[in-house]
Amino acid sequence: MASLSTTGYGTHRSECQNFPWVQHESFHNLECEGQEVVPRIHAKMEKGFFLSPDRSWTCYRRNYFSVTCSFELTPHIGNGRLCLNGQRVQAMGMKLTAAVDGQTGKGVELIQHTPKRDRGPKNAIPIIKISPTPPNGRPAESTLSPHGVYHVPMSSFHATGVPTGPHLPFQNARDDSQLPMPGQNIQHTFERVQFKSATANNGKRRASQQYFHLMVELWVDVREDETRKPKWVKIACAISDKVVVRGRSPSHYKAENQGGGSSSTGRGGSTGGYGGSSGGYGGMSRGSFSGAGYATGPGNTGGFRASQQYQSATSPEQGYSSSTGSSVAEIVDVKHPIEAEPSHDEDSAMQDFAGYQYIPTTLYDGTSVQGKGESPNSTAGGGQTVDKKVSIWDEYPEALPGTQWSMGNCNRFQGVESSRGYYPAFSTTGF
DNA sequence: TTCGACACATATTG
DNA sequence: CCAATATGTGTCGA
Repeated sequence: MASLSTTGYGTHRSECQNFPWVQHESFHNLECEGQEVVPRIHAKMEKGFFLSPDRSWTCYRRNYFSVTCSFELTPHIGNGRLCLNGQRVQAMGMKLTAAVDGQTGKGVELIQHTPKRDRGPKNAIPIIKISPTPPNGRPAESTLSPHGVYHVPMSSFHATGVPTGPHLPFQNARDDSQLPMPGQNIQHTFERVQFKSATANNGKRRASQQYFHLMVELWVDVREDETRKPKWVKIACAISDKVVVRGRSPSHYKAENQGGGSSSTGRGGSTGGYGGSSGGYGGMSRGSFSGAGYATGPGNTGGFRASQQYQSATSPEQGYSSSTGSSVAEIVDVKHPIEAEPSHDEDSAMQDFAGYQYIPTTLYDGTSVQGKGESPNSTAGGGQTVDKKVSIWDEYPEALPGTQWSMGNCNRFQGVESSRGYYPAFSTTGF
């Protein structure tokens, strides 16, 4: 009876981190001493997104989401000079952007808030200088293999100690009023990001649902040596799966799906958690065995009340504690993505049934199903969208044909996608 | 109907 | 335990 539907603000990282980044496109290849160098982008959704009942990645326009990104060059460049069409690469950086799905490919504005939120300025996302991930570095992600196996990288190099990498003259220059980030960053987390607007027709109408796509772009600065101003050129970008950006209160949506109107707290109410879905990878971790609620760990057994505590008694977990400041690329995060988290997230229960039907009563039962609610044709929305791949469930989306749409910036070849994450593989998708 | 801004509530952190 | 900060979300008004 909706007794304690807990607040569980969804957004557990475990969920978002499975956010699929299908598609990696390169516009230009770099070269070093005549040798071709292919960049590979890594991106990881840190928080903010969740999988809606119909298996569409969703987020609320009003909530923050974070994306960590990094990139590596293949082959790795020791200390050589990189060139882009003959122009010397002075620095490299990344930026997060978004575009509307569809043939139009209109750009969508993303904004970043300061922890002050309204009181502070809302800025567009700038290009943040980031250095390529060294061979033994730790990319933003690539820790989780498609099978849930967890690679333990030898994270033993000095984060700040400039690792071997290409020689980028202006990589440390603060031209763009960039954050005073000292030293080089191997990755950066764009935090407190929000979509400036929501997708049209958020499932509230029969009209087709509009989708957005997040894009992590890799840019290189090819300015003239004397120039003070950087001249950025986008050379590649990683595109995410389509996403729905809801613009209204979570509770508004929740009510429809679970009817669990649990006004736990007097006002804010934060109705049930929308953190459904345990996340891809076959949820081999928590859901598997009991799902219901007792996961290993916290004494919270059975108690869903756990709101959103991350407990994580399992491992050092995500070491990054962003918090203040824009937490400029915390290169030191030693996270153990392993899902061992005791997170008995409310997910196991609700998410599943959510994917299928809602069991007004004991939602705890549905858990056993945990794992996948295939039925590919999930009619994710209006269907007008050009693609209909929805099987991101059991498998890993890495090999998905990828969505199809042509966006203004990145377009064309989209299939290019073979190995996307896991650094040991340098297969650059032929580009 | 959607979006911005304000206000209030809860979570987290120190 | 409390205060300050950070973030989620209800709501109203444009």
